[in-house]
Amino acid sequence: MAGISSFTPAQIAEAEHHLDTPSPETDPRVDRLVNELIGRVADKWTMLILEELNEKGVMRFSEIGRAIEGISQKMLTQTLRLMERDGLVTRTVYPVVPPKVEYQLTALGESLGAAFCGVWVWAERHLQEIEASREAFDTRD
Amino acid sequence: MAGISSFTPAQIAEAEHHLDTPSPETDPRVDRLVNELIGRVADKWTMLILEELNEKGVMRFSEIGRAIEGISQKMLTQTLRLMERDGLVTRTVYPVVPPKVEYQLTALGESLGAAFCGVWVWAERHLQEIEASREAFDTRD
DNA sequence: AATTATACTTACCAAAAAGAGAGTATCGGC
DNA sequence: GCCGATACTCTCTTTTTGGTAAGTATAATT
Repeated sequence: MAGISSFTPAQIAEAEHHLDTPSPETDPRVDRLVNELIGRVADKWTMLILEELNEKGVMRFSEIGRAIEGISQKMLTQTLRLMERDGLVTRTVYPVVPPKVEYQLTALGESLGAAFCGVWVWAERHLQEIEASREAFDTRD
Repeated sequence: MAGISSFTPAQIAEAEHHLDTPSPETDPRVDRLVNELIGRVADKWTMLILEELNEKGVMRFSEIGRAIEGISQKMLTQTLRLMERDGLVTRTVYPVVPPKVEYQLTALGESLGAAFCGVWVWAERHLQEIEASREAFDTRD
């Protein structure tokens, strides 16, 4: 995994473009759906897989598993299925033996990676500040 | 709650500025910390509180509780404490009776809101697409 | 004939997260 | 002297999540 660096300027530009056009959204139903969606997508494994696929392009199941330290088969399958369901990755099954399945980001998946880029950069940029804040909070009194 | 709209152009510009300067980050320790941090901060209640405080400025404990539908006292306290620890909000206690405590976003909190703006817009923008993808996934076979 | 490889699925179990509800402290008002 | 208001905390229970381990299918390999 390589942090922010695997997203191209074009992808980042797409995110910036979105930032240029904040829409006045107040519909509570949409808000709820949006929140739900972000909750779904902003999880550890999804973000790591997104990152990995963005970097490598096409990858096989066990290749991803090997690349992401600590992920269990269960979580890998589960996360990839949800990502596929949401249209973030494509899953291509080759009917050979032993089985071969390839995963690849869709345009939607790539655009999510780009959108997350801002948060990723934020976290990286303010890490020290946050750690200092925690330190201060924990040692006071 | 009002979606993206409560972040100012200045805040958004700050996020864009970050996007302009992706640093080539590969240190696994930093990566781990960054991931941890995003996991911490990208949760439902944190995002809703961030949004609410950004919109209203200063708020009291129970005021936030009333504004955010479905949050329990426990989760409200817990989330606010963690946000305070991370330096995202300030907590001001007035020693009066009945008690009065005010919460407000810090500059760091505001910058996080701006960074999240990209993901928020992404979710809003691609909602339909994702729902369609889910629909197709669920009804196929 | 046993072993290996791949991409899973299923069952079971432990841990973590979250909701519900009661308890606490204190002062002013009735 | 009891009630209500505020901002909690504490405990108990339920729900959700995630890890482990085993099972499956099949063809090539040893």
